[in-house]
Amino acid sequence: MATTDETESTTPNNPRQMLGEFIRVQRQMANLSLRQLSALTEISNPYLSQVERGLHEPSIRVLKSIANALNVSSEILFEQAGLFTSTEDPGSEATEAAIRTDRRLSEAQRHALLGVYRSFLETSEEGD
Amino acid sequence: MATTDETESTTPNNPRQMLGEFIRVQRQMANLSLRQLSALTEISNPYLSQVERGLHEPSIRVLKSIANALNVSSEILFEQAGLFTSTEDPGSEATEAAIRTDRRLSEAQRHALLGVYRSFLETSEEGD
DNA sequence: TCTCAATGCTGTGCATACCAAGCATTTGGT
DNA sequence: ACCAAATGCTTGGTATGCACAGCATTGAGA
Repeated sequence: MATTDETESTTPNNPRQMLGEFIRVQRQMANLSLRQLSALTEISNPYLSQVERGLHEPSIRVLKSIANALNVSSEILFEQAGLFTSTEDPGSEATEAAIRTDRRLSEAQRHALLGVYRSFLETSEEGD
Repeated sequence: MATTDETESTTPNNPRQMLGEFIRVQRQMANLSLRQLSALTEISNPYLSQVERGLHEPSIRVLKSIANALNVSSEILFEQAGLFTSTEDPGSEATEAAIRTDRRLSEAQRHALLGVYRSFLETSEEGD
């Protein structure tokens, strides 16, 4: 069982595994055992264990509960769950659209925020 | 049989029903039948029907597919699904969600952009 | 009238999310 | 050494997501 060994890769390709590992790291950083997290989330510890090992795709309710217990914003968890990355248009103008339609900002503020956003895009990746 | 009637309320309290009605409205605005949406999403039309009527809580994969087919940003769908209402304040945070999930930004850039955005909110409207 | 296509909805069944109980290993106290 | 408690994991069962086939209704055209 040595040669065909399947030790966990440090960067799992499977989005389920990525999500699970992310949750496990967050839990360990919070110094919580599986049972403690189970008590906080009201989700059974065996299932949490399986989720962390990428054996199951947790439901929205479970993800929300975990995010809440670990004080991780839900969006980040869903991002880790591969929610926004696959079928969505990846060059998304979602951020621009959100800024433009944000009624809490004045027009000048929208303009400024878009400027900052676009400058970030240029500095980070130029080729697209 | 009239008094104990249970006609659907115009503003359903159940988050499942809210999500379902939101999806139904979006589908009808796109002039799509259940079967057409079914073809786009590769999700059976009976199940779509049940989701729209709030009889089931769709999985992440289904939600993502629906959002994609209806050209609705996933974040908005999840907000409708009552996803972000736990740890964060449930206001109009579409912009924050968009920034947070923007894969073209680094984490530092996201943080910075959120900082700018929040500072704008404070200066423009304080009492809401 | 009848027909036929398109709509949304109902049943039945399989796959999977999720839980309760218990096992294997480690750690620390006596 | 023994025991007790805590850790993560395995097993078997139940609830629910989801699909396939088909029903009921409506509307257009012959």
